[in-house]
Amino acid sequence: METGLPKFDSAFSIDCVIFGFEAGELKVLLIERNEDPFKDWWALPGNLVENDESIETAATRILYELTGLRDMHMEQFHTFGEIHRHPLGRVITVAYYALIRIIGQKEVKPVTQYAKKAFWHAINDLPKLAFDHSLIFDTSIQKLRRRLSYQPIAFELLPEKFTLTQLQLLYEAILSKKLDKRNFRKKMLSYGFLKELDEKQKGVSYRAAKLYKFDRRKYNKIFQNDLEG
Amino acid sequence: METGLPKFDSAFSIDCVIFGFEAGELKVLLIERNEDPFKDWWALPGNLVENDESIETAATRILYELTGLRDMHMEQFHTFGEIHRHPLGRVITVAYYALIRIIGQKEVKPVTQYAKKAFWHAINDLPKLAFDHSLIFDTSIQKLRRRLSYQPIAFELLPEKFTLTQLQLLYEAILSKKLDKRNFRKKMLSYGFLKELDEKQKGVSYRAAKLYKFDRRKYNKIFQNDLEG
DNA sequence: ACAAAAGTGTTGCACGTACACCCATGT
DNA sequence: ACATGGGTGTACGTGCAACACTTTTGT
Repeated sequence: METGLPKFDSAFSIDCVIFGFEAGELKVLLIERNEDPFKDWWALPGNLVENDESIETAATRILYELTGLRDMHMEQFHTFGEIHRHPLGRVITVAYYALIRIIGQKEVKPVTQYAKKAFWHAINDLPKLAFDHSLIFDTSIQKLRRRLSYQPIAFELLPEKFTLTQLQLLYEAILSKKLDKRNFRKKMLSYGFLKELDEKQKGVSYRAAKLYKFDRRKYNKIFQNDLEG
Repeated sequence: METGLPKFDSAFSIDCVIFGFEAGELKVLLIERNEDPFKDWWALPGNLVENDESIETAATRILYELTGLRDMHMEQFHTFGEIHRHPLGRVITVAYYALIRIIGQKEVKPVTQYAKKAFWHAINDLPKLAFDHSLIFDTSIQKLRRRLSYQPIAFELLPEKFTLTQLQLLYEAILSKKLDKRNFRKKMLSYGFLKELDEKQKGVSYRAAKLYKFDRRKYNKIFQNDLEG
């Protein structure tokens, strides 16, 4: 392809912050790198963008290569372009976050060589990550918190059927603060997009809780004006 | 510079949505292009990123080249990476917005060749712009509106001393809806970061309004917890 | 005197917040 | 029976929305 444009001597990548929720904890998917630089370090999954794919497509592809999942809610949140953020040369990276259901997906295996393995790590005691990935992660969690306050993104992290307590624990994990049980329930139910099921939790040694599911149709009906920003 | 990284066959640019406020209208700075593609079309000011500058630096430089202004509030808001967004080849662009005081700056002259001229255009009847710049602009205005609701960015667009009516007109222009005068004043004053001056408007043929200024010190004191997201 | 915009309060409603006890179930 | 989390209501304060008239000033 002859472009007529000046060549830009750099590479261009996508990094993904993939959130999951398990055992009452918010987790993020990390890989162990198999290549220099930062060989053996932990890092966010990411990869270079190909010439024949848009950045959205690249983000989707990279997520797929690492998790086998498609059609996730992915959201671009920031582009990092410091000159020396990559020790080998200029690499500008667009960061995305995604929310996925860990349930039934606990074994996450990279299909690419650049990672030895992929694994979930609780967000509360993350080690230092390769490159500027700690900064990228910190930025992502701030965006996630802000978005949680005006978009029903939490449901992407839960199993399809969930209890209100599970939902509350998830909110608490994301916001890292305790919420009041009665107020939380009142508010969630008042939105009108939770569908109460004729079903209860199973296998617990105490009173079983009702299960709910998120009703996207109702949500869209209620908030049809509330466009993306 | 030998990077050891695969070469990415593309260019990388910054586009700026520069907002100003004049005569009760919100305006955006456009250029008339002097080069193909889209020669003679109107476009957002933008330019390629150099290899030895970060994207923040590039954004600041490009704004300077077009307006002579420095130290503006610039905010990255989205990266556009569709394959065919540039007809001559792959160009990924990071979009920023900036807010500036038009007052005393009405003559904006590009110092680069790629634009014939730069000029302010009211946002309400924008023509079709080059590339995907109409999309970039639409995205920027949505981000601007959202940000206005939790950050005091409006003051960047006004002269240092302003009346409450001017402030209200600006909010109305950004949100494109009418606001109630009494409620607006009550709310603004209740924040406590507006400093009332011992000075009044001059040169008007009606009752002169009090002048105020934005007190950033007070703002920081009041909202020290409200960190950037 | 008139035109034009400045300036000013109250009320009702919706929403967030604080707060404690009984209930159902499994062991 | 007991341990464990499930489930529920009220009262208060804050903030937002609706609403119209008098005051000041320049011409």
